[in-house]
Amino acid sequence: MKSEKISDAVVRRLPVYLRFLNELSRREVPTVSSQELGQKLDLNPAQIRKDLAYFGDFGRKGIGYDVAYLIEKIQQILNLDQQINVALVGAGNLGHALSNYNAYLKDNMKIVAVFDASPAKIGTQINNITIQPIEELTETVREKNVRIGIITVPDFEAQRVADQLVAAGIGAILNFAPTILKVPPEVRIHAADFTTDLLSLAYYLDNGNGKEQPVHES
Amino acid sequence: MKSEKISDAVVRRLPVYLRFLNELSRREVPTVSSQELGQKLDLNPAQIRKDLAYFGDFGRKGIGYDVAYLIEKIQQILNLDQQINVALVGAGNLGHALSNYNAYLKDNMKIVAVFDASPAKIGTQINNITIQPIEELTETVREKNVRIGIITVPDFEAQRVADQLVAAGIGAILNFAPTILKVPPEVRIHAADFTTDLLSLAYYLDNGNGKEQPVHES
DNA sequence: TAGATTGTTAATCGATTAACAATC
DNA sequence: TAGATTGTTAATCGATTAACAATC
Repeated sequence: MKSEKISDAVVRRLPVYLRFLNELSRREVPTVSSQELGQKLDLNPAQIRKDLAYFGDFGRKGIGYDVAYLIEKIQQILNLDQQINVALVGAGNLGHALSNYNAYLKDNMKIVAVFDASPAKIGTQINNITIQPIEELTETVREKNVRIGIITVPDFEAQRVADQLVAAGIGAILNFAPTILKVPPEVRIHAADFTTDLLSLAYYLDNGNGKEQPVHES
Repeated sequence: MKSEKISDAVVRRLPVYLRFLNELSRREVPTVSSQELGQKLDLNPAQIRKDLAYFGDFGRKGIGYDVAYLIEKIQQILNLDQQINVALVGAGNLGHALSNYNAYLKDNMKIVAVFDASPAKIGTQINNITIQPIEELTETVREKNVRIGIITVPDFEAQRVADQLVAAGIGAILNFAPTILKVPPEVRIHAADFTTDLLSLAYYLDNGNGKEQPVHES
């Protein structure tokens, strides 16, 4: 184990490794090489070896990585050896959709609370969780040991919700609202706004209109 | 206008600029400096100037950028001076949720077709669009000049759907399924899987369990 | 003119990839 | 032993930031 800084890019690849390793595990594949991983995940094998080596010597020369062992190690690195509790703020369509992914998150994470501002929704259920008013956010976050907040409220409410999550002691936020949130540096934030993704994809479209093509990265 | 390669990182910031510029436009702010932009968007002003300068000299020394003019220019760069048609494949909860964002996309993009495999859904409406069977994908994509596909089907169906979209001549794919899709290099693909985002956020959580903290990027 | 701010170059910083000794 | 594959160093590549002349 090095005590180097681990870059964001490395951390964001770990769940991708984990997902594929879980698939290998289901198929009872015992070991996997960086080359196989690279092929499946469209990554350079050297990069994968380097990523993993930041955290320890998990592989065996000549053999590769033991699938079960590597799963265990990556889960530890990501703090997933304990269940991480998540709160969802905003019980609209998108909130509903995300709450269905609880199964995908397996035992690693769980949405344990859902909040909404609309009186009509309070008290109704969403995947067996009763929707609570946002006024109860602080108390519930503390009571249920919620570590991550997901924001799916309209953009003009997002900053206020973020402030409340931060005040309640949350450690990280996944923000689906199309706006840049200001949070203190100790709170990790990730923008998950799909309209931004969609608009940027338009850049890469060929135009059959005679306009010169943008030059892309190879 | 340079004929340099424009990096992915630059392109992904353009919609963020655009979004904020639109807000300034609504508030009738006539000009904006790279410094103000940087402050609001948490970016380095030099980076913003450099990003924009890849595409032309849009600013005025001593003044800043004309909001209306810059909006027009960024829309041109992103091919958004024409309406881009989008198809949604997968009319589940997530598909439903995304279709509600049509308003956010303004006149730049529009979801014009929705497909699903489930016979029960075929023929029903989702935001005034009739859900069609996946068998009609190729024909409809061509007929309606669909340029971008959004995949919100279960992971095991995602690759098949991607293949069909590619065969139908789509230019870019936004993939919400938690799996790596293989597409030819001329098709642009973006992974929008939120479970990956969520798991990677767990890395940054403090553990009150005595374990040594990971060292973060500053 | 004085102040502000761009566009651009050079410096820095960081991430990816190639190469290979070590070794299973 | 021969073949495979890791962990790691060095080389490369790319992106960000600082600095400043040009100029509105």
